[in-house]
Amino acid sequence: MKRPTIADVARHAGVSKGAVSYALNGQPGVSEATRQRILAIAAEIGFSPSSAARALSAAASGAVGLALCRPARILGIEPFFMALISGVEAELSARSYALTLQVVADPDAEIAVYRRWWGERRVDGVLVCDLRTDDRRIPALEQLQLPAVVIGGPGGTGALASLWSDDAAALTETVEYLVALGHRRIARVAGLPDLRHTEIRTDAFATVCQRLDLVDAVTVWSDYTGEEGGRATRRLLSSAQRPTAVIYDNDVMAIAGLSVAQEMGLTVPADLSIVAWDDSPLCRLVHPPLTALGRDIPAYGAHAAKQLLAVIGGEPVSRVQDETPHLTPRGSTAPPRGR
Amino acid sequence: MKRPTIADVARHAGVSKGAVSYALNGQPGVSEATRQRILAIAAEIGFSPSSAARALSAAASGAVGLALCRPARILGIEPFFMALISGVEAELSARSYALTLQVVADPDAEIAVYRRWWGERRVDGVLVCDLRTDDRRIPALEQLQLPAVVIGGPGGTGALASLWSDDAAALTETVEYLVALGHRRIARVAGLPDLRHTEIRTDAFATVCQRLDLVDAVTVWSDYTGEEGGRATRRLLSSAQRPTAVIYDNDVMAIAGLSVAQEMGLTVPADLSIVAWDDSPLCRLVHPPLTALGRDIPAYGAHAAKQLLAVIGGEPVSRVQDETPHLTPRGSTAPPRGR
DNA sequence: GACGCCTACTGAACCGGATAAGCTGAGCCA
DNA sequence: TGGCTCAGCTTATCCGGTTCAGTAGGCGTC
Repeated sequence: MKRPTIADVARHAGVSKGAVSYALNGQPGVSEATRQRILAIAAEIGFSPSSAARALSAAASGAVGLALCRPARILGIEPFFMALISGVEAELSARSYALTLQVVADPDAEIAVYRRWWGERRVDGVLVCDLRTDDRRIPALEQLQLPAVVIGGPGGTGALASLWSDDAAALTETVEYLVALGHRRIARVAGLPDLRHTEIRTDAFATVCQRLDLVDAVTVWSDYTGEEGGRATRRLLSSAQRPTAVIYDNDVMAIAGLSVAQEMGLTVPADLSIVAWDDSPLCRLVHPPLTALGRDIPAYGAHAAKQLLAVIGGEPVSRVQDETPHLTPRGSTAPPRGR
Repeated sequence: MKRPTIADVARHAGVSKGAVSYALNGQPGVSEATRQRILAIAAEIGFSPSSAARALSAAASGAVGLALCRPARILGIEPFFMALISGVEAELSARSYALTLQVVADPDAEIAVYRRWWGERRVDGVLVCDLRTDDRRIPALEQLQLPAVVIGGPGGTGALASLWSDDAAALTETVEYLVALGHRRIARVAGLPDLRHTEIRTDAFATVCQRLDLVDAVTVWSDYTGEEGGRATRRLLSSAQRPTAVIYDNDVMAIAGLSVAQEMGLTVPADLSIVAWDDSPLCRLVHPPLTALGRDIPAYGAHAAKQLLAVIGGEPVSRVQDETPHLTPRGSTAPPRGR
């Protein structure tokens, strides 16, 4: 089956291909009658303009890039990315943009991908995930002048546009809630320490614990996997001053932690309260269902995509704070035993 | 920062852009010394050929399309797709192909996307997921002559290349294993009924149950979500002839089923054995850990991508059976109580 | 009725590569 | 020394759009 080109449309309509281009793009230069005739013919023969040809002359590819820098075993297990992608996609496809995805091994490989995408003009802009402290990707993108929106922050995003949720506020609210329940020994199983949002949560945790005089507060680091989350929990629960509540930086580690607690003979929430970050259906599947910090992740992705399209469209760079994660209390949190 | 073009490389090297093209593509027509000089200059100024220009003259975009037709809430929760994507991506990026992703609402929208991609020459081929019975996408793709690999089968894939795992064999093995443990009343919580692999599993289940004379075998349909999986389990466990073992078509429903069973006061595995399809780290996180039918999903994706690139490269259409899912017994299966 | 002006188009250049066809000079041989 | 071959390049064309610089023709105007 031969693909129709603009010349085919022009021939059918008995006009030049310039006229067809004007008609299809809503430009002035053709009469309304001719425009309608051309549109009808284009629809009839199933014409879609070649993205390559359009990209070549318009110097815009109509695609947005997303490079994911996490090992496959974590990517698969965390619902976050797929939810984010589906939101990004919804916004992009509504505006006829394509999403180009690439999984990379490390930040340097990611920078190389950005450089290549830029040189190949393959994408008009990129979404940057998993902001790190002193992130080398930021200056690299600034240098390339490739439109970008950093999903993460605030801070550390250089001159790039960014979108973040107020994790500090969410964490503070969570600690205050646990303290209100009567907890004094609160632990936190954090994600990868070099991620900026881990740092923000860690700082907020330290601040609120100091303010509320929680001297036994402790943070341990993990890598978002269930195995590590379980191990971290086992260490915490084996210590002399066992925490009565644990906040996990993702849902998978929280579920693993719940398993470990039950395996060690503890009852959740009587002996141990558990809070998960990134509420997901998983949190509702386990017993007891997990109290979680949730937010609308597809909407987060959609907002990031919308922001990126604005930057690509030449609008000034914006830094936007999105919805703050909100705490949904479920069965995994309660006052500690003996209070 | 200006993007270097082939003309820039040519100017620096003091040759024509034709010579640069020959040098970069390993074509004869330039001396080895000149080729090396051109390669060095291209690397030095950071030249990558414009994908648009290359696509325009070579009539190949260097991209592969993947349209996902599942609601966001299911996409996010099931690790399957992300694992598949990471495998696809590994194979594609090793061969410098890009992956274009689109989330669609229904099969007709998916066909429209294929038609558009084809007209826009945006992708050189597509991977088709979630094969259905009498799948309208198959004749549409055949008509477009768009290279495609169907992930699913066997059968129902028309003249397209396909890749599948022998779900019938895996299901048969699972039922035989449960029967060997002493189970006679086995139920199955199936996925969406119009998916081809659901049909294949359902047929295999009926066949093996008849052969082994399991008169109480029952299949109920669900939609892969935890909510539905839980509801289906509740119905099954409330019936007079309660099953002693349940096979779930995905991990999320199995975990939900486990929760429901425990909530109803049943002990797993003593009162109820549970088997999950699609082994994932989630299965190891719950208590007891779930016996599961696993396979290497990233490898599955990589094989599909490799097969698609072969079809794009003009090799004959192939139908390939991939690794059969294998049963990993864990704590959720045991002989039924009273045996 | 000559002039300007506007509308509705056409023709051609251009984007940045790939590639077929043409050219050139060196080397070889008769 | 002239002719032939061939490696090693250059030149020109093409891919399918967008867009700019014309241009033809109709219309109003003084």
